[in-house]
Amino acid sequence: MAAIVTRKEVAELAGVSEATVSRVFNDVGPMKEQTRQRVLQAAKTLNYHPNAIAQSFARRRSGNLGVVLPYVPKVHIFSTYYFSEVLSGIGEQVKASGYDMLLKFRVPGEESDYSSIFRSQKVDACVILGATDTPSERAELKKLEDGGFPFCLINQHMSGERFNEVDADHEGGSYRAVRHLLDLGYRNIAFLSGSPEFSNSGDRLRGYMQAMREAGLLPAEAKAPGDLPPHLYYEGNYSLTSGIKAAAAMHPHLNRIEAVFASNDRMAIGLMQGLREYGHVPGRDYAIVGYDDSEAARVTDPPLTSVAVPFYEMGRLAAEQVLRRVGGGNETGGALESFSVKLDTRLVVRQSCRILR
Amino acid sequence: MAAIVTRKEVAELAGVSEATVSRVFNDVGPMKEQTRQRVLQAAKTLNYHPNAIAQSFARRRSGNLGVVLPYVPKVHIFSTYYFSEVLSGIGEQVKASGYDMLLKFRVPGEESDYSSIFRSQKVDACVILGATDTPSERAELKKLEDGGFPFCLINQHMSGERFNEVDADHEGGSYRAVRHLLDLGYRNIAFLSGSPEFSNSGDRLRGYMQAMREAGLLPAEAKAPGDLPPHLYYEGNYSLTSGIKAAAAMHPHLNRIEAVFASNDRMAIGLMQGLREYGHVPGRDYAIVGYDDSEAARVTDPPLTSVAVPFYEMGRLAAEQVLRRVGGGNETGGALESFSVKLDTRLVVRQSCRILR
DNA sequence: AAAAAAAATGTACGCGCGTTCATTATCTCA
DNA sequence: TGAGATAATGAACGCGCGTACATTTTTTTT
Repeated sequence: MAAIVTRKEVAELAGVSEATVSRVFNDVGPMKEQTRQRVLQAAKTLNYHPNAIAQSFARRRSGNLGVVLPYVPKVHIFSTYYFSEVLSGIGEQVKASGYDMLLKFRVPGEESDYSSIFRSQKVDACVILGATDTPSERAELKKLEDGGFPFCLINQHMSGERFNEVDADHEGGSYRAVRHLLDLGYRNIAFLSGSPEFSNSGDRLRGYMQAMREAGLLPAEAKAPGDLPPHLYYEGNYSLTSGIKAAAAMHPHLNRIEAVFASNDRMAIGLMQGLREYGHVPGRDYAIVGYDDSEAARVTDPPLTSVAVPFYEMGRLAAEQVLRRVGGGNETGGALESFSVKLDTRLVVRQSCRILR
Repeated sequence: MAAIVTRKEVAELAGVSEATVSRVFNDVGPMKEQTRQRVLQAAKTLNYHPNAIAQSFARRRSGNLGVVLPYVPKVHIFSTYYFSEVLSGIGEQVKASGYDMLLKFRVPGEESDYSSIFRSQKVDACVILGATDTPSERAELKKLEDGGFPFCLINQHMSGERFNEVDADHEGGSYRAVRHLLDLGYRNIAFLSGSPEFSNSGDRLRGYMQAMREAGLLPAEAKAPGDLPPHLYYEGNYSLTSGIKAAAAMHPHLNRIEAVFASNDRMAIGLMQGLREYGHVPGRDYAIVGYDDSEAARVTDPPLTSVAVPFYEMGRLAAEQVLRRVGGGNETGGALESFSVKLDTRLVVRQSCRILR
């Protein structure tokens, strides 16, 4: 193991005090150019690199942005379009801001003890993915907020709180998707929901129901899944497998279903695969619209109409905003307001909902 | 900002010394159960959490595994199958080992100064993705090795060095892919290569050429791309776009090409898209085999025959091995040998190379 | 040329924790 | 019951750095 070179040795070699070495590396205070060069030269000779841990310790700042990832059973989390895009966006911003990105994987059984993440001081701020709206999570997040720790939720709205949030207009996106199907003349449109503990699942449901109500296909007071005809409502958990399972449940009713709106592409693809097993071909026997506009949507057969969500930009924006709040406020002294943005979604039409009869 | 609770306050409340608090939290030394409880109670009351940065500082160990990511222009890096799977594997192991994962994004212009990553002490070990075999990178890696820092390359072999490496048998995988095409009766088989600066690109080329030589379709002394008929060799950079570009170059020669072996699925898909524009339909006008067996391979039309690579396991294994080397050796005192593993690949046959004529 | 101001550098301390060594309390066995 | 052994705890230091404050050197002003 190479011995650790400290500023003390650099100081000795350069014939200055340790403080001066520190000043050179932090670029603080007035400094004679000649001594600066001497110090830099000595540092180079000794191959000195400031110890980042010690710096963090002294500065009381780690230079890390934490990213909290949910536990997703049996799935390679980075391989899901949603997470990979969000993380790419965060990564981009983190790089631009000179931070590092520290990933925290949530462990299945464990309570999500967010505040310990901060108290441990390993991160200066954090972005939380896959938060769920449960009382215990809310309580944890409140603690974070009370502590003044900068954090931001992505794709999850906690109504009644003023947490920093970056979300997308899933309700509008879903509405437009279903409207598209309606405009094509379909009437019996089924909805394949994702896991209900995410607020954005509810958003999609609301968009779907609004479109259906407006078309006179649902009573005006229909609000909850229970208000839907059972053969039009299915529930999965955003996984491919759950889409396949939904196919088994849906297949007996397919004579009464013309089109399906699935809450993400993955489930849509699983559903298509599953229904194919029963001889139902998408784009011929039924129309289908997915959600996320993942890359897979471009290559399925038929190509999948889907709702594009700016996940990358959401990640980038969340990181940017939360890093700006590090240190408890902006440079002019005031603390920053909490922010909550909702980015637009966009329907991308492909062939999976063409009328072919 | 919530005031930071230190062990001092816990010690006072519990009526013990700071050292005792420390012992309780590190579970060292004999300890009267009663005092342990008093301390834990006091810690709970004050909501004390040890400061991870200070711990790292004192222990001279960060508890982080570094992951160095290459700069990939214009691509969302987490959204590529290869990286996302490897990262998932690393993430899994990191979680199991009680470490955190610190991502380091390489910056385009900057020299890859690996050793500074270690000297800065932010990570105890690291896994390097997308290393290239250039003199400067080799030199940097040598420095790491000389320093005794545990690191591991994934999917990149540096011949002549004894770096820790986790690789896959790309040569064998490519050989089998091309053999499959040969067995189906194809003779004019083109090769779409990836970026040559990665050793695994060369591996694929070798596998392809060996199969072709064995079939008597290339002279025995053919070794380099230059030894191939130009209409059979194309070069991309593993991106979708480069596959589309390759289609433009390949299209004029397609009357002399029966099948294509592409170095990854992404390029294969791009190629299929591109060739379709010219009216050439995969599985009808030409056969095609991809590489990686990404999820996209299952959903293309036709489904893409591809070579499965255990990326997830590679990531997991690399992390496991490198973390075992933290601290310069194993528990029994001896330093661990450097390791170099090569995992098997597997051909997954789908419909893209069926003979349909 | 002396006084005042500004620039440049040094001294010294603390950040929170792990850990060694010294000290005190408790137990064991005769 | 007392000596030795062992368990339990405390005191003190250093990890490498940032930085407030003190000191010295240089420049500017009168």
